[in-house]
Amino acid sequence: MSRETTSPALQAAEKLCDERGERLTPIRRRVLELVHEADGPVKAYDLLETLKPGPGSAKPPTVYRALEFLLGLGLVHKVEALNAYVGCSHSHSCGGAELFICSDCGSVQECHGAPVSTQTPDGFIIERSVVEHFGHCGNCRT
Amino acid sequence: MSRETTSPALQAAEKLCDERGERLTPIRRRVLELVHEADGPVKAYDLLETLKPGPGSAKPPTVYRALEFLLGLGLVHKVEALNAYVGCSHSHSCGGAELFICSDCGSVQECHGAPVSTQTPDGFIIERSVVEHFGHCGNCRT
DNA sequence: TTCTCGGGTGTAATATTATAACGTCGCAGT
DNA sequence: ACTGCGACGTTATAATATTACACCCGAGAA
Repeated sequence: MSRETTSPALQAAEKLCDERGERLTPIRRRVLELVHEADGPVKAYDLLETLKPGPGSAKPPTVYRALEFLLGLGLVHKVEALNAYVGCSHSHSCGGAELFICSDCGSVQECHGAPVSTQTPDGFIIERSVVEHFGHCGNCRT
Repeated sequence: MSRETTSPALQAAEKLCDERGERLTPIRRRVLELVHEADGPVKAYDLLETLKPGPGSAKPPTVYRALEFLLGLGLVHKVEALNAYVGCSHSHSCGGAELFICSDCGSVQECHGAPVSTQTPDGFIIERSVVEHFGHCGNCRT
């Protein structure tokens, strides 16, 4: 799921930053790589551990800033129910995604397209939706 | 939204506990009341503050245990994206709800009924869904 | 009655997740 | 050079949540 020396995700990120006039700095790139290389959702403090082979560098704000940046670009999604982060599997910037998280193997699949509501209350205007499904993926059902 | 001396929510909770052979202890009842009395999602540590007029009592586990119990019975929902809790506005025990949270006034409306997915990945079996919409409610749109 | 067992709670400590505040550095534009 | 700004470093702390263990009390068995 992730072994190229320069992954498609990275290339897409470069492109997107270019378009938006944003800078994909080494730290941001590294965090993006780590999130994508992981098998499932990654915790911020796990990233932190991985980022600091040498002592001194990589404190929490470092990783949270990078994640915030990547979230803003839609390159990474936060799994709210897990306080964890997953790489966006689409090569474009996307708004909110619908996530399917396997409780057995931890894999995450993403869908797009309005999954929305059967019934929205009266005048409610939705700005942002969090949609996370937990269950068992096809592979993990014996 | 909550001013009876014995609210419908409380009565429903009594009934439900009865049916299930669970005990609605004073702490649990108090937490349920507080969650329902609040205008919007409540943080665990705010409950904690409210619960301890006198020093000494009410440590985090107290409130988390009560919340866990109430969540289990479906009397309270957790808003994952806020790390906060809301009272279930239905008088029955319900599975997951679809929540509409107004970013202006903080009010929460609940809908039930499969809001689910336009497209579920291949063999994925959903066990639990988190669906939270953030935006602006009818009242808050001038 | 006494025993014991389990659920609920009290308590202390600690783990985990996240942010605030402030300083520094380097670079783009003047 | 000077200035301003964005990214990052660093320290501290806030906010959220859990672990572990002790105690109490009430239900049912002995």
